[in-house]
Amino acid sequence: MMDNTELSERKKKILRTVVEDYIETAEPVGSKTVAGEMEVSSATVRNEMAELEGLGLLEQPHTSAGRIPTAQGYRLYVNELMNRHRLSLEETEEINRSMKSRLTQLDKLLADAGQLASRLTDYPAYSLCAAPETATIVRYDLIYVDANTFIMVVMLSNSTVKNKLVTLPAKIEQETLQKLSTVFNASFTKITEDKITPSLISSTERALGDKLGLVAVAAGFAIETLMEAQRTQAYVSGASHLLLHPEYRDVGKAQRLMDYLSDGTELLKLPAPEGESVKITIGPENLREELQDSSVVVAKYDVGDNMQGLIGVVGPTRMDYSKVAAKLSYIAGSLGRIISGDNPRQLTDNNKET
Amino acid sequence: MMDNTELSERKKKILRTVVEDYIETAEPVGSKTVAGEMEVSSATVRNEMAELEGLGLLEQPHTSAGRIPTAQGYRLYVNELMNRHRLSLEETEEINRSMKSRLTQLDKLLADAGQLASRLTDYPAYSLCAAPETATIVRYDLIYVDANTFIMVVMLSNSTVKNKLVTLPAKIEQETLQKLSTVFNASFTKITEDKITPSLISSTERALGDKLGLVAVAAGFAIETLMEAQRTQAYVSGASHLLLHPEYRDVGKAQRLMDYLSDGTELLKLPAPEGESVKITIGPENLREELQDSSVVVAKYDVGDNMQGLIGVVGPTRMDYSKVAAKLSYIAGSLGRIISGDNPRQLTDNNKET
DNA sequence: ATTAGCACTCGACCTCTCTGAGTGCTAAAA
DNA sequence: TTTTAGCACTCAGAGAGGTCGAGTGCTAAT
Repeated sequence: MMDNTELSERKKKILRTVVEDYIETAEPVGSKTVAGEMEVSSATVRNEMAELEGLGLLEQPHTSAGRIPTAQGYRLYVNELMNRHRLSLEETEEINRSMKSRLTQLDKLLADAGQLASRLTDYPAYSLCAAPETATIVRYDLIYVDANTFIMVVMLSNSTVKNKLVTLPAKIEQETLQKLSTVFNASFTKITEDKITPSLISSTERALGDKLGLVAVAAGFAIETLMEAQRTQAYVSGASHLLLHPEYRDVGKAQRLMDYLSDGTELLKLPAPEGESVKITIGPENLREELQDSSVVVAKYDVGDNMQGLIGVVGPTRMDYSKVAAKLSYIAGSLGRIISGDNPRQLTDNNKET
Repeated sequence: MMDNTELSERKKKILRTVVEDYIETAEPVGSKTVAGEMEVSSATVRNEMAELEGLGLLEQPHTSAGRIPTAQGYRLYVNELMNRHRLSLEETEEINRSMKSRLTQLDKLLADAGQLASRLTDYPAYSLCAAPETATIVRYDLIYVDANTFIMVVMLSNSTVKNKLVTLPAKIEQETLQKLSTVFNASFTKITEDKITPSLISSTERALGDKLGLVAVAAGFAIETLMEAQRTQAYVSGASHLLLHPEYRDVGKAQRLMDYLSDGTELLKLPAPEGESVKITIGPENLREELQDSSVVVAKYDVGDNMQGLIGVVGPTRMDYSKVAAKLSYIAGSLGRIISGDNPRQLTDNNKET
């Protein structure tokens, strides 16, 4: 199909007009409409469009309808024809305002950023933050609360801190905690989750003379924390926005895509930008069946600590790539700055329950 | 409309048949179909149905279509006619299996339970857990990590524990932390968030000779934690399930409802069961515009600590109330047992970041 | 009180036609 | 050689009309 020789300027102009008009109206674009924006007649445009169709850049939904871009057409548009959309002052202000939340918890912040992205683009958005290497526990602290309650605090190598309130049926003394803490810091740090074996636990138990199952509880929490640190979660917002777009008028199609989006683990596998800051994947360029006729635009941001975050949206191939890319990239920048930059040591954590 | 005199047994039987058939098929039910399940002719059924229509319990989508139940019809069915659906062994087993997750974090557990509810019912589900009284901070602990890093741990009156990693540009000493901790435990406990005023902060700062803004950081975290403890969050799962049901074939309708669901804060306002364990709200009984032609079934569970949790689903008025109520109620029971019962002191918490 | 019978209603579905936007081709103009 | 005007052609979509059948309400007989 697509061949390497450059398109004539005129063909480019036509392709571009078709793409942009189609993005706006969702209706096939006819030669007359295109001619209206050029200095040639519709007949000439027709000839050119026929050739663009031959190159696999345009197609007709049916004979005697206007043309719409193919995935290849969009690709060429995105790579060469699209001009960078510049955000207006109001837009950047809105983003700044929305992002300057006092929320300092990472997950909330991510979820919020996704929501913002979704609202600004009218497409479903997702966001996630992944650590490339596996974390280990750096230190344990046990805080004595009362005779049968203590708080366990663990700090991970990626500077995450988690805690747990432990209530025991029996009484414990401060010294016991003290001892336990020392042992844990000696034997249960700097190891990965799979190294905490039942045999290690029981030998520690014996060495410590622990009859309350303290070691088991603590080790369990350690494992859980490590596992959770490894699992990256994706947040999805505004899935319902899909239904705003005519290409998802077909309920079955919308349903399938929404199901896919809500899976969470699936989203982690989506392509991430490599060199560039924004990656655009158009229709059939997606590997997943569910995304065959949808596009994904995703921006990355750095978080420090070798962590990398992504924020993206999913929508029909007829997507305003220029605007979406600009917005995502701005949000991503803002997010990166908030997390690792300006107020760097504010992120916190939380939680739970007797 | 509906009047207080009891319906004849036969009318009840007819109403019930119509409701159950309609729940199953989503098609208006004709007199012949109903007659098939009774010992009278279709003509008799027709007469009876006409009367039921007069009572406002049934209606016709158009002349010469079968009847469908009105909201009042469903209400009467739910109150008097419906027999308790009993879960099969497989069903209870599946629920038990799914709920016996090792996840001990409250929010994850809630989200999971919602997902389960959604999967089992094919309707969107939501879950939340609300504390009726406002929490206060019970104690502070500051853990020294290194010269410019410490972990702050606060415990709330509702037994929640939260922590935060604080990194300072300047060096601190253990004794400073010690002092800070004492001061905080003396002046910043047992108060609500609005009592932590700037003037209190600055006076404490002066008293302590704090030049690093330590007090401000700590107080900020305290406020944030208290605010977060107050805010209850609702988790929604399976919103896309809406599209499975023919009543939401109309994309606009589905879109509006899904938007409503994704708001989160709105869901907190939904009716909760009072005496009973399951509350059913049918169509126009809902106050919200968005729910006028949808029904909400919600079950409550107790968590101890005066906390109350809810788990519910939203769907079309044509909903299998019996089955849904049974499932929700079972899940709620299971949830309540996990959270406050069997392994009571396992819930933990988490997190974050340099 | 129930039921068989019957005329009637009306949505669902099919077919047919008409319309107009848009095409490709051809032949003339530049 | 490229562009353009002109024209015949195509086809989705909207609308009109027709048929079908499920379901009704009413009446008269049981």
